[in-house]
Amino acid sequence: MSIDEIIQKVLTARIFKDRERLRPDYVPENLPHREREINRLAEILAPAVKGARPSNAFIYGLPGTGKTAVTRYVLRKIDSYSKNYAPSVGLRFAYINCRNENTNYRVLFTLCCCLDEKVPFTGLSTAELFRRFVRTLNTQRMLFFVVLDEVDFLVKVSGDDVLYKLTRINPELHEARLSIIGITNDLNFVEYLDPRVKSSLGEEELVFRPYTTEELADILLQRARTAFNEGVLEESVIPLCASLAAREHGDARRALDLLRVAAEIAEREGSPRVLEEHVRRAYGEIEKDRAVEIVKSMPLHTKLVVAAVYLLRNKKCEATTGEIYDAYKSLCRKLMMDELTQRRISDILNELDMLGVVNAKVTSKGRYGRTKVVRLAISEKALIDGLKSDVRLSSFLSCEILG
DNA sequence: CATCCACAGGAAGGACGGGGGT
DNA sequence: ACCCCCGTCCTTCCTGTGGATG
Repeated sequence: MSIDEIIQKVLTARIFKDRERLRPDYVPENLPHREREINRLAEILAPAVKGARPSNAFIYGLPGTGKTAVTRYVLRKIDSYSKNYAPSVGLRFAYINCRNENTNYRVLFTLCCCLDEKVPFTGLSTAELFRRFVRTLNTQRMLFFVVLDEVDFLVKVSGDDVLYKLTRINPELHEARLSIIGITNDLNFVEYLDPRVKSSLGEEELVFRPYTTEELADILLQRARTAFNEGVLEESVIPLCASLAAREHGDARRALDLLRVAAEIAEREGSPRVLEEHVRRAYGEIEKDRAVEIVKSMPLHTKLVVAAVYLLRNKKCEATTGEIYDAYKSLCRKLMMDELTQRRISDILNELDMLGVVNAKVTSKGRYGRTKVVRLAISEKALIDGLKSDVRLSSFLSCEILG
């Protein structure tokens, strides 16, 4: 295909009207089927429009149930109202995704950045950083909303230290007030928390139910109206996206991704309409891309562990920690590398489990010990593609895996 | 019923690279 | 220049344990 043809194809593409409407971070004008949650959160946060500090709130819900979207949506409203009703109180917002900012230091660093306070991104003690944060807060009259998305990551990695301090910060402040909105999709999260943090963070609690298939279809339909041109979707496309996403606990983000990628595939092929077949291919593509990216970004030894799991798959599709460690060690020897300890490999397997690359389950085999039983959870093709990009593994890949 | 396997996973700490304050 | 704190990644040493087996 020539470049002229490619460009011609884009120019004549008639599928998308407004692609942006399907982006995962797009917050639409209305969020269907989350009215109850919106109202609940609005009730909690409403005091802010008059400059009073709202209670801290805690939001639970599985991925893609609209937690983040609802929070952003309500805060946006609050912000616009407060400008009229309490202009003297500055509302500030910090949105922190704790999957990325998963240490106490990084969280405080980000908070300081939101207040335009210049702090070094490493070097200070967290206590000093906290002191500066408080000092900055005290320079102005403001209401500071701190949204901690996926806050379970922060606590799992770094403990609830900062969380504790943040929940107790208000008495130290003069004219500023701070409200925390914690978001998590781990329903057992509270168990890791210090009871004191639990009680002050969970002053208000909201639980977001997963969307049903019908609700997902409805959401997709509303987005599709503005995102696509009329009549480009085969009738069964939206129900299929909805039911595929519903299979994974009613995840709206997945459903939207599915629809967008399906449409992109259709467009790429020059198909005038998005067909059911495109959705099915999109489903495979999304899964695979995600897996490839994860594998690519792993450190070398983690890659070797995955490779070891892969090599053991032929015997039976499961392997124990000990078997994996032996296979890993022989890989290291072939590559003339130092091997890590079994203790470390055990942790790496848990990390891989968290990433969804493998499933690991501790199982007791009675007299024959207690071990993790591990199986690969991504496609072999994705794994190979992910490993292939690492030059250090190319020799091993060519002889061990590709034959 | 006690035993005992093959690990799980906690605790402590060390090496290292990044970056302070003074 | 000096000593500091931090996070990351890893090791060493350790105690704990579910359940088939004898």
